[in-house]
Amino acid sequence: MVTLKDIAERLGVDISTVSRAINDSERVKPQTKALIKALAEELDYKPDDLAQGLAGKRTNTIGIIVPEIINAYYAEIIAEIEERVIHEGYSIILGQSNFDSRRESYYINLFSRKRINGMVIVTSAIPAESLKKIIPDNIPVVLVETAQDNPYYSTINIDNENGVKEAIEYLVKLGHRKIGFIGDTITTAVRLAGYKAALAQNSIEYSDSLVCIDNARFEKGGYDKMLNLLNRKEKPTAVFCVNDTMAIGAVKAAKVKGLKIPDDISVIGFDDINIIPYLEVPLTTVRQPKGEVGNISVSVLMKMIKNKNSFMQNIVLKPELVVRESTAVVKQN
Amino acid sequence: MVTLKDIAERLGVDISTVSRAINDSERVKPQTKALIKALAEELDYKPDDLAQGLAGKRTNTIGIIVPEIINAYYAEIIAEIEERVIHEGYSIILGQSNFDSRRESYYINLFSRKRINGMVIVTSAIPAESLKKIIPDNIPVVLVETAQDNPYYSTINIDNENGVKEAIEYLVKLGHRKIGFIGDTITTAVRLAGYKAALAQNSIEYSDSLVCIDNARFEKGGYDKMLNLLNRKEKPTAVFCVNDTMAIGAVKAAKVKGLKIPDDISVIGFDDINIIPYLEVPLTTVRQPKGEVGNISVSVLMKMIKNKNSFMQNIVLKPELVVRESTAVVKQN
DNA sequence: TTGAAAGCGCTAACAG
DNA sequence: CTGTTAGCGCTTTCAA
Repeated sequence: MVTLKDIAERLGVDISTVSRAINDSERVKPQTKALIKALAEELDYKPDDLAQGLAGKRTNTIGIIVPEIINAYYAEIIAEIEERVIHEGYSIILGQSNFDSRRESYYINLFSRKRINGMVIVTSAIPAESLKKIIPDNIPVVLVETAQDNPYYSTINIDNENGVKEAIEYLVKLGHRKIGFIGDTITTAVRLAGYKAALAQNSIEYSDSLVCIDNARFEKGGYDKMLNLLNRKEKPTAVFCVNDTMAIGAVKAAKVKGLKIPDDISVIGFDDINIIPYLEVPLTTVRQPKGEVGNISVSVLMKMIKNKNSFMQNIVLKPELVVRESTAVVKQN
Repeated sequence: MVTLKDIAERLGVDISTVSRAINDSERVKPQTKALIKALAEELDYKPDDLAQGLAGKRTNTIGIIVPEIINAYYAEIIAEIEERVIHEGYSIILGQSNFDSRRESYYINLFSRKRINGMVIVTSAIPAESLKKIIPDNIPVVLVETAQDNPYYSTINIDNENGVKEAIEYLVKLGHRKIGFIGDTITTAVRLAGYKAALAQNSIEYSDSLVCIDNARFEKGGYDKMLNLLNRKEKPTAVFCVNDTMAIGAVKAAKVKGLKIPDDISVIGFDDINIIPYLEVPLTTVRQPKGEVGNISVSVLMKMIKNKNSFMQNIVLKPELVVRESTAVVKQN
């Protein structure tokens, strides 16, 4: 590895001069600067980030924690963030938490040991107070999709509750009163709240027998839960799923049970993932603000990194109902 | 931040003793070690990775470059790698290349400045020789899904050519002779070769009018290209798509054109992504060895990191044809 | 405009 | 068993 020392020795100048030259300081004679830069170029000198970091410079690294990488939604956030920070000269160190708070705090620790300059945590599993305790005070944090409010850090959230409400309202307008709810244990809380609120607002009584929530996830989870729902005595005429992937499974299950969508039963998803228009029955769904979350996270984070006392921000993004072909007026019996 | 010095001062011992104690060296009296560890615990001491790295220890960081993160296939590789290396105490710094060699070498540079201990590059866009030039000699590298052979680094590859061959052979067995090929510019080369080889082996003449390759990707890319193919004079009775996502688009296009799958036209994909069993017509596809690529990459990498002169390995993983419902015996006219 | 010197936090001989 | 010393590669006062 070529170091400043190497360059300094070959040129018979002091290492500090070389440092200044390379950092484009004014306090170096243009001629020597040119010489130094030329040699640096020739020798293919590359600064050592560890040394720079130790000596007090920024590490230009930001840490990201997501619950899981294999999930189009989180993957997209990571990709957006990468795309943004690379242009600011930052790089990314990535961890997945598996919705596990121990794993999350492991990464938080790791990040601080590496002196990252900022971090974004997506769907943190750690309570606000504890987070505050384990994250060093001087490092900027953005919380994305937090389940709970957090008074200490900037947050970027989707207005889940209203998204779900809109979906349910729409079903109600179509005449549905028996509306099912399919969710997984992990991501459901806020959305279930929206569901209940919407029912209440429309004077529809909430009934446990219309909701199915368990650990299973992805297409299979939606499939199994839909089957479960359809085997009960009280049958839904419409079903809301907490995400599109599960909705796709649910649609398949309905078909297997001989039901036509949307004629016999309506299904509505959440996210608006890319594949939807290419499905046999394109799903009606609640669209997450695509390409926004990652971008905004970076904007907020960079502001905090560059401006020590920038204000904490709490941003709420509005989702939007996209009506396609999986929902219809309730069937009259 | 609590440092070794802080602990040393409070205990009236030398910093080097503290260092030894914390690193569980034998050469420190059990009692003092206990004292030191207790205080370290109490003060919540955390070693500084930058300092450790600079002082000569491993950084316990590995770099990963993938073409893009939003792609179930690459996302899965990243996730697997993360899952493996976290247990070895390593962390991940991640970059996406967008299939762009400049961006790729940007990250390679970045990685070396950060003194990573190993790197895996998925689908490198840089020729073997140039790679050799820009990657420092002392850092272990694993190349995943390289288009070309590389004499310098360990490689993990899917046997693409044989995978495609199997798919085409299968179609031929079903009586198809007019077999289309749909691919994108970026990822197609090896698979097109397999296609041609399979045709040749079955004495079917290759015809440009049956292949459609352009930049478009994802569902939309497959959709558009299928439409394009179906509007030509020479029509295929079966179509091979370089990945499942495109195949899903292709299926939709066929349907729009009034064709039934598989009765009127067979479609075959590549990858076996999770959603397939839940599609209206579950796709026949070539399954990539799930959960293998990332794992094996880490195994190879770790071996190289721990054992300076471990042998270079070139591993080829076998894909497997999975027959489902999108393929059928050719229709007799 | 440049050099000398201290220091970031830690490790690793080398003495003792 | 423990302290002293040097050094990793770089930045940053402070003098000159």
